[in-house]
Amino acid sequence: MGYDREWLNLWDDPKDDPALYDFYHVRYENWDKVWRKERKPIKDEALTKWYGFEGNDKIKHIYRSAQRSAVMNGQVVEEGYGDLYFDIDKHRDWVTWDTVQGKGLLLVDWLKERLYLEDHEIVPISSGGGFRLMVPAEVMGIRPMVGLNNFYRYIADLATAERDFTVSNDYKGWEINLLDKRIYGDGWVLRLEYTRNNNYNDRRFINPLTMEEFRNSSINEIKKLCREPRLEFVNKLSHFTRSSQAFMAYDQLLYDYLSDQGQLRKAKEKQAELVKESKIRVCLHKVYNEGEKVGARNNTNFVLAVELRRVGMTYDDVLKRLLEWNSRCEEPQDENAVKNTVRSAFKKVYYLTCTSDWVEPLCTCKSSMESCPTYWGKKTKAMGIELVNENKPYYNSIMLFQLGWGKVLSGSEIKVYFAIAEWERKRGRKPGELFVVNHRQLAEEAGVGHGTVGTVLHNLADKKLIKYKPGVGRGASKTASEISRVIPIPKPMRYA
DNA sequence: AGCGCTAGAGGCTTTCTGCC
DNA sequence: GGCAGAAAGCCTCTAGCGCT
Repeated sequence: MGYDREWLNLWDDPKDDPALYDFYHVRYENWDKVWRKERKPIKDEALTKWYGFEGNDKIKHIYRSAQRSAVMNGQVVEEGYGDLYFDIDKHRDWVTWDTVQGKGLLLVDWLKERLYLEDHEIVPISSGGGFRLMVPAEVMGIRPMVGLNNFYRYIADLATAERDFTVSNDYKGWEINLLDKRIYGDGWVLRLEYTRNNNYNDRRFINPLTMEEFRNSSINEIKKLCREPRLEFVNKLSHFTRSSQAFMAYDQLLYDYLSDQGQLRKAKEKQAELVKESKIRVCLHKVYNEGEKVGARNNTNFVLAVELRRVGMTYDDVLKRLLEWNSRCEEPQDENAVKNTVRSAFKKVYYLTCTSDWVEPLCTCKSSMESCPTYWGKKTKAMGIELVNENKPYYNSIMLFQLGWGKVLSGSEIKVYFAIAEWERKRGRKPGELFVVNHRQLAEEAGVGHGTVGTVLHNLADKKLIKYKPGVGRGASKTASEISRVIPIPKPMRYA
């Protein structure tokens, strides 16, 4: 690995060293030789073609600032060099700008805390959608090294382990990490003052923002800023100086990374512990924290042991925690008694629900399904799912015909209607509850063609049997259809 | 970042089938 | 032959992904 502590000190400014200066700016020729596939030479013509630079006097400072690594036969074979980038995605309109901006500021805080950076050393760059945070190579004294991308990914992983960049949407049922790590591939990134975005007919610039602008601007204001080139940044982007504190912090991280004593591993372990603890039921967690004052200690001991095992802790973990817990009790038990209890808790798998004789005496929320987020009982309503009684028909096909729909609906309409009801049941939905499905899925369920489903859904909606919002397959956002049955099933209207 | 390609969304058009 | 319902295939379009 290209890691040599003595070597680090010789680099104050890359421009002082001709060899590094060469590396830093344009080393296209050699680069092309080691390129894995036959790629287009990244020459000025390509830049001209892509970015339309030709004849533009305003653009003079083009840096190839992230020449990260070269890969041959799956092996990283050449040193890479580049700015440290973070990519925060907006993910279409799923996530609001406020959220994206908030996560970005979270990352800014983390960078300031971890790498001792100042606001002006972190450059937000946006084209009006998501944005990137760029820490210039000069600031941290980044050295060319083999596998630099992997190290950058490590830094992003560390940030992810220590801060939460996920956003969830319960309705859609997904959770995504806004901090995109795909950018740490084998690619390269240009540091540009501005460029043209070919996706838009108008000129749209990828502009650096000041941290103040980034903090205080709405998405519309940022889009406005992106309309025009901001030449005042040209000099700024060419002249960053090294920060000694950031240099040392970067050095420390690199040492951790290379010596495999990563802070990442520790952070992940700590996070895993927190996750386990968060699964402990609220009332039992309270008992565990506060210790036992009076009452059946042995019972409590056993319940806690089973609970800690349930959330995924090992025998040693549980024993250690319970011994510690026991010592906090007003009248501690003998250590051997605790060991015996833990051993019996691990003899077989116990299911101690909130309403069981063991847990109920300890339960302070009195097994209230509505109020307790960690309620665990036979009914799963507290988890947002109401069990469907399999014995009771959730839709009554006979009723559909008794109401007279049999004479009104075509064969495929009846098939599709029943498929909707079946879909409800399979997903654990209540009759009439809204769900999302695409035509082809429904067609498979109904045993009809997908084209038919499109027609039939409109018909059923016209007849007020369902509510139907067609999905958008060829619009700005791709979504499936939203369907809900009208319950109770209405009577058919008379058709002239 | 841009470029190029693909998957997959619903709609549209054509073809097939059965009935009168 | 005329008609209607259904199926199949094609069309159009964009987000997402991999590559550069």
